[in-house]
Amino acid sequence: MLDIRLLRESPELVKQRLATRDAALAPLVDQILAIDSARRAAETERQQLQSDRNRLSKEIGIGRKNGEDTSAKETEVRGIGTRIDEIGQEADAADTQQRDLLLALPNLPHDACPIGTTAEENPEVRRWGTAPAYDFEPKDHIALGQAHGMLDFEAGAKITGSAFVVYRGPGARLERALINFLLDLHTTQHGYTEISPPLLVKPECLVGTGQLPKFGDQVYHSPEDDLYLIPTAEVPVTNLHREEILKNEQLPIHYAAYTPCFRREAGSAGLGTRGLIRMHQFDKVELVHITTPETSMDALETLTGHAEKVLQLLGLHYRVIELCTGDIGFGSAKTYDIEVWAPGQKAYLEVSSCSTFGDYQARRMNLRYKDAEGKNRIAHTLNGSGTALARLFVALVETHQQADGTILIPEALRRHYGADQISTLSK
RNA sequence: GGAGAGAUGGCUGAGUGGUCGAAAGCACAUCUUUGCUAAAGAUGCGUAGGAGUAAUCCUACCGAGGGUUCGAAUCCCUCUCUCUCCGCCA
Repeated sequence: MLDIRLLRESPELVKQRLATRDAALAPLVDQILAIDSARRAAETERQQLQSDRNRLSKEIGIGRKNGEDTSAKETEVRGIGTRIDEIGQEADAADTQQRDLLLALPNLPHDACPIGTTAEENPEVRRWGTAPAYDFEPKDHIALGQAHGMLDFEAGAKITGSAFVVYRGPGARLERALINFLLDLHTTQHGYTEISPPLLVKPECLVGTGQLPKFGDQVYHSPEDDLYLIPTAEVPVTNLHREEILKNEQLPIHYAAYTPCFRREAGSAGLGTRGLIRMHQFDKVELVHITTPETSMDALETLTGHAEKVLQLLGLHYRVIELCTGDIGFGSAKTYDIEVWAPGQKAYLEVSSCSTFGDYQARRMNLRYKDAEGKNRIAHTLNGSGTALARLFVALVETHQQADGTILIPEALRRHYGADQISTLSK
């Protein structure tokens, strides 16, 4: 959520920055400002009436004690009460309307975010390694999954539906090994505190991180309980400190959480994609930072580096791209995507999206900290996948497949997997 | 799921219809004094919103939301959470 004061003080700046996302957003700023001004007028009147009521009520109390007749004043206050109700409804309605509009407004892209309108304009920042060459035709993960009895898409469709998968045997073991590898890496090498959160959250949490109210159709919902299945661990983990005032010395906070993620992918064009690329449920290890405003931009670089380390240790070629203003997510101020090379797909797959949200999420969830002067300030939040599992699985088995059909387990993962390769014997 | 108890400022805790945003203590900050591993005293110390150039003033908030009343931390209703006991269960 943007600061209403920023809109009041610098409406042109806000409009310009929003227009770098989408030209249609700028008019919303004037709409919000009109409501804000009406809201304040109503609020001022309400407060004046409340002040009158408080004063007269006190006089009635004192008058009664002294045995005076207070009925005239009581009638007057009754009239004031009616007007307070009327003007109060007006003020509350304007307040709700203003909040709804502000919640539907995306974050301002950071100055450091490259200007552009579509994904084609996302600049590549760097590459690590090179795409491996094979002296045989590399199989894709679907074929490899079938050969080793690792992935059962039919079973997933049978018990739940399309875009659900059953991992079995070495596949299930590899998935579990990757989860442990990722958590161990981030907690022991990068200093993160491990979190295992609930997978169902209240609507307020999704409002806090920005999925609600705009993207409710992308999240699984249990109406009887008004609870939502999390689309990412970002939601419960960032909301851990919702409506709190953290102490200065508590920052920065670094959390790493493994959770399954659930996404309806309503209207998604890619849902027809074969294999593990786009699923309704997938595993992910998420990294969350809560920082001061002064350190959040540096933290984004650090966070991205932590996610990259995963791919380096697993010997997977990747590239880092920087999302342009027209392509960054709703709440993001600046985002790096990490895309890993998948030889069987002959394509780069997004396995991590690392973003700083500035104070956008923190203001939505009223997450503050006390600075060195003892002043309450809105914190900054960041998160990035460290990394998504299903696509990492794809890149891993496709990259490390051998001519004889076996799959080499990278050195760094062997301790967790318990073997140095997946062969047909490992079924 | 059933029964009971509770929810007040950073913490403890008083307050059952009228200057209560809220006593007192602790903690914290600044200052003063005596002095030495501390003690005493003074002052200050919640959040949000609104008006004003500003000093400052006003409003709201005692778990949340409604209601009664001229007036609610206080009375009534609903909900949430915590604790205890019972049931059920991994």
